[in-house]
Amino acid sequence: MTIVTTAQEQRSTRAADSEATKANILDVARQEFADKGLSGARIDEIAERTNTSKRMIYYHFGSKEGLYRAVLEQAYTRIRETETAMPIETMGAEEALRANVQLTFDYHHQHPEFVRLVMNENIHHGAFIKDVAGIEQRNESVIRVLGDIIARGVAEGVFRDGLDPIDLHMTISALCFYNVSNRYTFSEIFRRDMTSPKAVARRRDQVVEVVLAACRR
Amino acid sequence: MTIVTTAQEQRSTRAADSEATKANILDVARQEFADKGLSGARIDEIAERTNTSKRMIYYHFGSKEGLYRAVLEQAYTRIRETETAMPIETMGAEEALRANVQLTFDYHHQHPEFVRLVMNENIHHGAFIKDVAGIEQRNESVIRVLGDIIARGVAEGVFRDGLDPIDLHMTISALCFYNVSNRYTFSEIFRRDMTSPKAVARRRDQVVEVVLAACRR
Amino acid sequence: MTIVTTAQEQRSTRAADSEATKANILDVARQEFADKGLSGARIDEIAERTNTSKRMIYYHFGSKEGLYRAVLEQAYTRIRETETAMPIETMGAEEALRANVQLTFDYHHQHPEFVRLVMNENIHHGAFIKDVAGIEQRNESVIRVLGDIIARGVAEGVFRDGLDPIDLHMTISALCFYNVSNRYTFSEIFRRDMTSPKAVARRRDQVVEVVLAACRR
Amino acid sequence: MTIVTTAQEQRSTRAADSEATKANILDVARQEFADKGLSGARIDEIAERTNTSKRMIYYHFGSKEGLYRAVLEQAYTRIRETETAMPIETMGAEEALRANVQLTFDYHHQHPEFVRLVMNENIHHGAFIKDVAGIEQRNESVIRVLGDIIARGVAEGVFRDGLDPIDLHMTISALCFYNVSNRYTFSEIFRRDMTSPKAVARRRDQVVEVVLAACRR
DNA sequence: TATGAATGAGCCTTCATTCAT
DNA sequence: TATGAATGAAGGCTCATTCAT
Repeated sequence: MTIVTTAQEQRSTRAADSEATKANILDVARQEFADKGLSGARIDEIAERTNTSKRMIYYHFGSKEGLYRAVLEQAYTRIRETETAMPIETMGAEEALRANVQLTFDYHHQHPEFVRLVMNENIHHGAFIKDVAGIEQRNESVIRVLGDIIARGVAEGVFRDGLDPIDLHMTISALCFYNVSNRYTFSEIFRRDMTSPKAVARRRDQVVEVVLAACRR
Repeated sequence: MTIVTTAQEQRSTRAADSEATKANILDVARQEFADKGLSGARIDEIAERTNTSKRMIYYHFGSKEGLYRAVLEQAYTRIRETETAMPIETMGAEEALRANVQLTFDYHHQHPEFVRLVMNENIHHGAFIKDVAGIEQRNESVIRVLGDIIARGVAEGVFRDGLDPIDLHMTISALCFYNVSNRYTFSEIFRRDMTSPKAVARRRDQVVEVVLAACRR
Repeated sequence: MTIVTTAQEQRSTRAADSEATKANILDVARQEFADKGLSGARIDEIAERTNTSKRMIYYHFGSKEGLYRAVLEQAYTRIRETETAMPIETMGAEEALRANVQLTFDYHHQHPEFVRLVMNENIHHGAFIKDVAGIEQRNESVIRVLGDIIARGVAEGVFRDGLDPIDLHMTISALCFYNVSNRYTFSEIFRRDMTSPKAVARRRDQVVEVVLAACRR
Repeated sequence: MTIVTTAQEQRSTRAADSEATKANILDVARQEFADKGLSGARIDEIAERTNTSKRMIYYHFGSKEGLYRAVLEQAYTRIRETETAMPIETMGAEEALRANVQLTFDYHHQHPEFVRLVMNENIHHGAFIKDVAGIEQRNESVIRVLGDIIARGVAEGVFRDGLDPIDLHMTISALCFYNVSNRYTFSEIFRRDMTSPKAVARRRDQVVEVVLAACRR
């Protein structure tokens, strides 16, 4: 048998390798930055846990900050993809809002690195998120979806008037975010389990109820 | 004129100076740690902004971590002093809860360094808060106060049954904390002003309403 | 229409391309080395400003030092070609010397990169000029020309006895070289313009007069 | 015997140590920078040849550039001290000029590192000399001395009119500088010894004669 | 001949901490 | 108690060069 590889294919293989290298670096970096922050993370340590070398990090991302930026961008891209992937057209307003809150809650819970990255970015006064391409567009989907739900709820007579989708999103986000972000201090101070499946499910229900109560007329 | 100072006076003067020095160091350190985090803050920079020298930091606090710990402890001591300083015995349950939420909201807003310190501590997986003396006792006052309010609200027939004071505190805390902690990313992504007096007052009212709605029967 | 290219043509085209590529690399490299020195110049930067890639630099010149060597060789080849291109047989000795000095002065002024490359080579203790093929032959033309002028001047009775052509060249070279090489420090320290056409013309006349005065009997 | 050391003395001893440390670093750095240039010199190598550590270089001089700047400043301070230390009041104009040229020639010859540092600074387009404090004042002494000599020579009827002290200094400087700066390339190309005592003395006389010839009426 | 990806050695710089006085 | 000097370990980053295709 003869394997024939065209130049085209070869190039794409190389490119794929390159992409794999970058993806691998990003994976490791995300964990490190989420765990220790921008200044706490060590390039050497990231490189060591990578399939490649420290030099490659600089080749692909230019600097520690460049890598951090790329990690941040990827994190926001991923959450957006999740949020817009939910079909809520067929649900009633309450059911749709419930699903939306649950999805948000679950995403935060399943992606604590995302939560921690966002915390870090706020520690840095949002210095890097401004450079993340297309970050403003993120609001569109969120606002549109919540706006739809609100409109339907008002039409159905179950939600009160005057609800603003961004305000509502802030409420949802705060309740879901805090549960992950402040986990360590809160559980320590109040001696309350916040990570067991049971505790998480309980809080999940509470958050849903708080949001719904805030919308009901 | 001759100024005569006894050894006693000198000692107490020195002690006072010593306390003043420590307080000065803590002030500067709090700002630096809140601004840049544990790993981002620089001992040299803290020392420079201080009235004394770097040596004094090590003399009084032992290490960078020791200083961070002291800052954290002071921050939690202060918020506790504030929280317990509110007389709510004479109010109705709703009014009392409203006052409690407002106080919490305002404290977070007026003390962003506290919020940032707590964020940081969570970045570090709560590694230092465990060492802070008497941190568990903090819950007592909070729980007691909220427990009272809940009990009164239920007795008055305005709150629903089954409310847990810690759950309620978590809800209040999340809504108040997020507004400060995620200020940079949220305002950037959703292009929403979160710092003007008007915006803050508006959100404050919303938070109060969300919490009340969650408690009403 | 079909374009038919013979193998012969292709080869010579490729050879021409190859020469053009090398020339292009040398052009860029000369500027970079002259501007920043051997250790200050960056292969990456040279490659970027080139029409080709970094790989070609190594293909054609082997190493950074090889490229530097080639640049140096080209620079010395060029100045020799200029120097020997002046017809002075028909002039009187003074006129010929004047012309020689002016030519030397102008060349230095018009080729500051040459001056800077030579400075650099001296910084490196002349480590590379030894490898430049045929560098010793350079003296021949210079010595011959100046030797002729001196002999004629002595015969004409206008120049004094005992003038050595190499000594004389050193004097001329020093006066012409310094004006370009030490331009930055001298003009800064003595606040004197050394680059305006007027200042250059003035200094040129002075240099000519100094050299002539040194030769006159 | 009891050795009593006052706090004052102790402090000055420490200060002296500090000054010695700085002087030691400067000595080594001067050699390295003169030998290899700013980009060619290695901080590690400088530190190794020093009595102290690499860290101390940064403590005292802040950065590689800061160290280079300090070296440059010291070099210019030293040559100024030499130049102004010559008594020429009692000499005739020719004798004084001769002495001045000889002094300049000798200084360059005895301090090749100075020459090489200046070459380097010009490679860097004089980027650092601007920061050297009091660099403009250097001209004063040089101009004053040469101006005096010229005035006396004109009064004595031995020098021609119209001589400018800065122009004259440039001529002297060029002739003295080149002999050291271009030593490697010139001696290689023209196969001429430029470092033996005999060759140096011979050139020294020539330079003196060239300068005098340029001034005589 | 041409190109993007990769590499290892080494370079400049920083940091928390300690010492001598 | 106070201060400037000193330190070692490590951190971020760069460079000339080579490899795979």
